[in-house]
Amino acid sequence: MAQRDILNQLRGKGVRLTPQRLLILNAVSDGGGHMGVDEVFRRAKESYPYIDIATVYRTLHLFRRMGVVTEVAIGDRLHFEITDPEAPHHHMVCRPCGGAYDLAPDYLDEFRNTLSVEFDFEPDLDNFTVTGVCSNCKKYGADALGA
Amino acid sequence: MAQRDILNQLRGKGVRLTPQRLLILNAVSDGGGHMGVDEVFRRAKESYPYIDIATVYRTLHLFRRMGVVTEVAIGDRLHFEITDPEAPHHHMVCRPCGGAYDLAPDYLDEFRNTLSVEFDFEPDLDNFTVTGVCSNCKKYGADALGA
DNA sequence: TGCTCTTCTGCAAACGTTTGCGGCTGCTTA
DNA sequence: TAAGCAGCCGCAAACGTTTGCAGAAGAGCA
Repeated sequence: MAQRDILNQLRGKGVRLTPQRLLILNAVSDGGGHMGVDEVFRRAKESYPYIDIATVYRTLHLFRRMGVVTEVAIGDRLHFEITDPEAPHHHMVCRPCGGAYDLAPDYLDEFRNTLSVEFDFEPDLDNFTVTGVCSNCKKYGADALGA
Repeated sequence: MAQRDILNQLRGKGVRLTPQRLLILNAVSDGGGHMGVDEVFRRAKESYPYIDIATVYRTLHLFRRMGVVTEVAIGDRLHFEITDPEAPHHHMVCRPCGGAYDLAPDYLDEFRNTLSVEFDFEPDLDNFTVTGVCSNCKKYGADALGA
């Protein structure tokens, strides 16, 4: 999603566009991959040193509710990335090395369907993360780090 | 798993059986379903008021590593239940009402197999929780509570 | 039983995250 | 452009959870 579209979308929902919010949006956007909260905070602080960590959390949660960013739990810390409506995806997170890999949504279609039909349970699979052990860590035994 | 078997299993692994640990094991065991940490703490305190919350956390994590209890995230709080090796299961947690439902393991067999074959990724599906909206909350619109 | 070693415990401080509060500011209307 | 209001921000305190430390206590052996 282009920056401009995001801003229009937010404005349309009555969300105020403060300097802090723009800073945080840029930080997540420029970061590229999955950004830790502290990394977002650090980047935003470079432009505006008075920004508070509480504002970062509040803003990231706001953006998540608005669908602008997606939350990914890596280890037990929260990470965020810009939501890409063109290419929605889930995440596989490697417990030993902390790596995060994208997973196409169709791998979960059948699972979603089963839960819906059999239990009338509507899973939150828009933002789904499965932890495990990746190929590399399996090969080189980095699992020793795991919990 | 019978209490006696659990204790023997722990002893066999060189884990010390202190009064605090027995208290915590009983608390989780007697609680029935998925127990919140604060509930475990409250129960243990009834028998031994000097017990510390840090001991409860440390012990529950020890038990989890030993496979004695299973961790279930409900909302963003940790809950624990005695692991039943006779009837392993996953969990569906309803976001609006916080209800936790058991899910038989075979619903995930295919998913596990796909990740393993296609990505050489070994998912942690021993302790798997999917959040969503349960049948009741869908019907009565309790979703208004959700995040 | 008593000694020794290892591990566990309670305490307190720290972590990452959330929340209440009072002052400030972006947005709307005129 | 100026005024008013809704809602945002920084601050500080609180939350649930984790960690470092020094003393206490379980387990094995004499």
